[in-house]
Amino acid sequence: MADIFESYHPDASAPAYATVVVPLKLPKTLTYSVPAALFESIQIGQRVEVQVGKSKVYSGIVVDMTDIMPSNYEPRPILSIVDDLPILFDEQIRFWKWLADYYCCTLGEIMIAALPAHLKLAREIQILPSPFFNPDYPDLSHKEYLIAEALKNNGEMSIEGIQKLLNQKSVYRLIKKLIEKKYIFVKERLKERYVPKIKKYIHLSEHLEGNDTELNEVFKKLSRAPKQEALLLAFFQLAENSSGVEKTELLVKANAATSHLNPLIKKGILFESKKQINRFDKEDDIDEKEIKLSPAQTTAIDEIENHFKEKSTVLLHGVTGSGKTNIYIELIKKTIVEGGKVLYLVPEIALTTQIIKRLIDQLGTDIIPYHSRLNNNERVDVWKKIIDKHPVVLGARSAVFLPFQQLDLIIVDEEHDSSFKQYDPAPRYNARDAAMVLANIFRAKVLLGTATPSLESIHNVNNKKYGLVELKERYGGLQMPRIEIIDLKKEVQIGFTKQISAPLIDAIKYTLDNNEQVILFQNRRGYSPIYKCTTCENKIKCINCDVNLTYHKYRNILNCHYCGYDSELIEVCPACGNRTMEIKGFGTERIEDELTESLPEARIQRLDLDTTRSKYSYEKIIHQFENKEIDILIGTQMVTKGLDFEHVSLVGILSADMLMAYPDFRSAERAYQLMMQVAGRPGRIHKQGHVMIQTYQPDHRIIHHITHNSQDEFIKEELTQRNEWKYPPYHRMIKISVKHKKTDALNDGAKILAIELRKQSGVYPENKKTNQR
DNA sequence: AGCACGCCGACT
DNA sequence: GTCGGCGTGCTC
Repeated sequence: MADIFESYHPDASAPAYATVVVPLKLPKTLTYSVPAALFESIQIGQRVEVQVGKSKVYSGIVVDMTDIMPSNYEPRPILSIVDDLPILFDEQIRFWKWLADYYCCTLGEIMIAALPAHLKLAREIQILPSPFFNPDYPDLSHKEYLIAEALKNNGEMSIEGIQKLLNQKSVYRLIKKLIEKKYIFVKERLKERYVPKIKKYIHLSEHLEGNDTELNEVFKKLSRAPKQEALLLAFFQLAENSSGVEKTELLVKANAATSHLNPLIKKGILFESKKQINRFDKEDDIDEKEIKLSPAQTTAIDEIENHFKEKSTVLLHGVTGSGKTNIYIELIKKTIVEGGKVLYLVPEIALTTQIIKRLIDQLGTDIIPYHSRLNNNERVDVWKKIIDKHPVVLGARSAVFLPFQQLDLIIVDEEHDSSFKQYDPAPRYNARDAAMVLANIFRAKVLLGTATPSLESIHNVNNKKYGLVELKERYGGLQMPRIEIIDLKKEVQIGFTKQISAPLIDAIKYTLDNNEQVILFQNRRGYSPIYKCTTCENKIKCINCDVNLTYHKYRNILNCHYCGYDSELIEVCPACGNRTMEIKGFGTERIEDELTESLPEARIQRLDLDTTRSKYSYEKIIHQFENKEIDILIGTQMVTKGLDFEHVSLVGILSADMLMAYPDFRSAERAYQLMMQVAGRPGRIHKQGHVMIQTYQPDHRIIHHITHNSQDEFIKEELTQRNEWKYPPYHRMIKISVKHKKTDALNDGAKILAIELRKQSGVYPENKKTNQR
């Protein structure tokens, strides 16, 4: 990095300019001049403090340097350099540029997504006394006087300081008044929000070190303070070397409080030191677990390594329960033994503490986790760990942004999973695809693992871009589950009116009688997804989204699952005025109700977004289910993600039709993947599991392929259709959203855009796709 | 994201 | 006649 920089400065007196990215959605980067004082130290990848616009100061990132002065404006100077060392490297900047280009967004938007919030410094207002300010002014209120006095003493103050001074939260009005009176003015300053974790250590005073006679004196004096004496004794028991004893550990050991420790410090017997630590420094012991690889797994590893000799990407297609994780662990071990670095990507939901702990034990090395549940300080600590070249990261999609300097292997588990794709805020990236680009930048190898490969990956295997390794048998000789289809048309003929058919209820009862567990899958949360008027068929929709509102019985509200909007229950139809509103359709909440009615003794729990809102609730439910404190788990997609439950022998898919009828070109692929993933849950330990699928379309081709275990044929069929319809992976799609407040202007604009696009792109006009939002 | 510039309704 | 509403455009 230093060398590259030198080349920009053959002569230290030459003007230097830096291209800086700021966390704003700007169409282009901004160029600032580098003050002579910063010439020596400024580096690409560093954070710098810059002014943007009239009064805003941001921390931006230097992404480029040049000697060429901009011709049409006078650049502003960089105010300061925030960190001594870069927080990201050339590879990340190349990666950012690729993402911005490919996903049609700005570098600023990438920066917003990539950096932990605490590396994007907050702006803090500083209050300064104005030159005209005289605290003796007679027209000051009491509070104003307090502020004036404090300013006289401190020179400047933060808002927080003033809040503390007055012991009240609302100080803005006061400040505004003082500004109006021209007694004070405000200045912006960047504030570091990252709080490093500090550990306190207790040491023995130097003059007592090895001085037994004086120590005896000390103990004698302490005989009347038994708590303090016990504390000092505990200290000597814990202190094996001179590096000190951790304060909390000492207090726990001596069963004492800080109030007992402080006198010892005051007397000069002990002293305290502080050390900044990383929240992810290894503390727990690793209970290393040996993994026994099956012959099939050993062969698969050989095959993967062989492919890697000529191909950079390998697709590992292994049936559920074939033990893909063992293969990943073996490959990670091999990589880090040689000093390699590994990025292991998994869908967000799979990152529970239990899974991370299990992986650490199996790998025998510490793994750093990176996911959305970390708080901002923890994220910065991970960032620092990676800058310090920690060998293994286990992360959700945003982990691709970490500041790697070297990468040798990237593993993408559940490669097909749609949660690798970010939809809403830009950048709308797919972490699996982005990982490929990242691997290319680092010349790393990529292993994509899945039981149900995405059509994109299969396509890349077919055209020889990826190597393919298959695992067709389950680990430990497990049998594939028995799949049974329940024809709901027939059930209706014999009087079925509910959501759970008689055969399924019987199977559940049988399973519970055998002291085994059940998972029911219904891909919709809430009580019922439609709330409509029976007189005029009017459905209640979200005021923002044009999406049907879902009725939530527990909260007794209507909720939009798209934007989160809540509405009170409407009893009179807003369209026709009749009191004939009615719920229609089934979500997990309603299934739970129905099941409680049929099986009152069963312990039932829901696992969906609504029951897992709080921080550890997901892990809690999973834990209870593992401990057999729950008999039946009703869940949405959440139950499909790589959870292994020993005692689950029955899985019910309540409505295959709901999955298959989704209006999206990928719906068949998704439905197939989802059902296969759910079907892979049971029968993990002793015997063959049982999967029951309820559907009104037992002859549907997806159902056919699932029951006949004909994944290859299904993929072939899907690919043929995709090709015919000019869909991915054969063609690429871009979604263009047109927005306007006025419907007419929106329609007109969209029409003009469509005509222009057809003209210029030559995309055939009969394939009309409109997206309005 | 902010903030300034700029053009149309309810007030002194 | 002005204060202020938020629509539009710019930020080195």
